[in-house]
Amino acid sequence: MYAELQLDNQICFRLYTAARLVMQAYTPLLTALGITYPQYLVLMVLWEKDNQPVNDIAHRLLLETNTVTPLLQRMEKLGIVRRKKGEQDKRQQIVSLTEKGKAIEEQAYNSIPRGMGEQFSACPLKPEDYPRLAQELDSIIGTLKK
Amino acid sequence: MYAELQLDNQICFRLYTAARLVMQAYTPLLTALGITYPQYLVLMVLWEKDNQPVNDIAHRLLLETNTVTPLLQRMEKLGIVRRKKGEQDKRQQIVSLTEKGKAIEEQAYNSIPRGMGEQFSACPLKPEDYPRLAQELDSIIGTLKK
DNA sequence: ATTTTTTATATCGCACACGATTTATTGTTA
DNA sequence: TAACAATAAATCGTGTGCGATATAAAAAAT
Repeated sequence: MYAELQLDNQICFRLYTAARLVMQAYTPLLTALGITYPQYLVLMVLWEKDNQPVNDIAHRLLLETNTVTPLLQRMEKLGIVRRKKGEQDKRQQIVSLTEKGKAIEEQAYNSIPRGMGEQFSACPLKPEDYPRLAQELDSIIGTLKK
Repeated sequence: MYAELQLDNQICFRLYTAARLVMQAYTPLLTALGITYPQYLVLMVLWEKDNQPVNDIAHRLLLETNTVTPLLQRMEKLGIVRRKKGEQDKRQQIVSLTEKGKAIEEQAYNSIPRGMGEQFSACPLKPEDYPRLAQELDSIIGTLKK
């Protein structure tokens, strides 16, 4: 019975579980928009700055291209992004939003913040606590990212 | 440009990323023991209490049985757990540790805490900050779990 | 006691993650 | 400039997660 190996003493298990449950909380809202959570992340990256190569999107999300490439292929099939070869560098695939992809931003704005807010209304952790949590998570991320 | 839809303002993205990076930090240590991170979680559950039905393990980890069943099947193939039909309730599969599964506890104790401690030695978030973070994550988990 | 409902697992299909390898293109160097 | 090294994506294989469905056994209801 090593205390170090007990589930209740693991920060990692809490992180793993909280991340999963939060993604689950997003799911019904995102399903209504026809997308998944990782696809939503890609859209946020592109809403911020359109026309980016696969690598830049992957770096922004701290994911590998072998995760992002198939993700983008599925999104292209859904008609929310387009990919075309880079002009100056033909190795690159430049990813851009379609009209459909752009339109999701408005829909998301009208449903996600409210929908998530409702689910967290009874949470002891209030919006004023978010900055501290964000900072703590950023410490972990900053320490572990290459 | 809705602030609510910006990646840098998302707690969820930080959770998702921190969870992934922490799992990645565990990976080399766990690979040396021949297991994956979710398999490690199952082992922690069984080290705490051996001989549990699939459902109890799933509930403890807040996972569904359709995730845990294949996980246990792979672990059985690795020879670290055994499954046998419940005696009183024949619907249940009682999962128990093999000698190999028990032996991993000692190996884990001798490598994981130190290995993870080293990786976090330069993290601004210190062990004395963990209880607060744990509490914040528990708030989220408690709010979202059914 | 037979029918109905609930419960415990298992199975199936799809979408990630990610280590490892491959391919095409660009950059660098001898 | 020809050979070599580095880079951008893509591909492949394995292991999760999870919604949906199936199956068998137990529990509840008629």
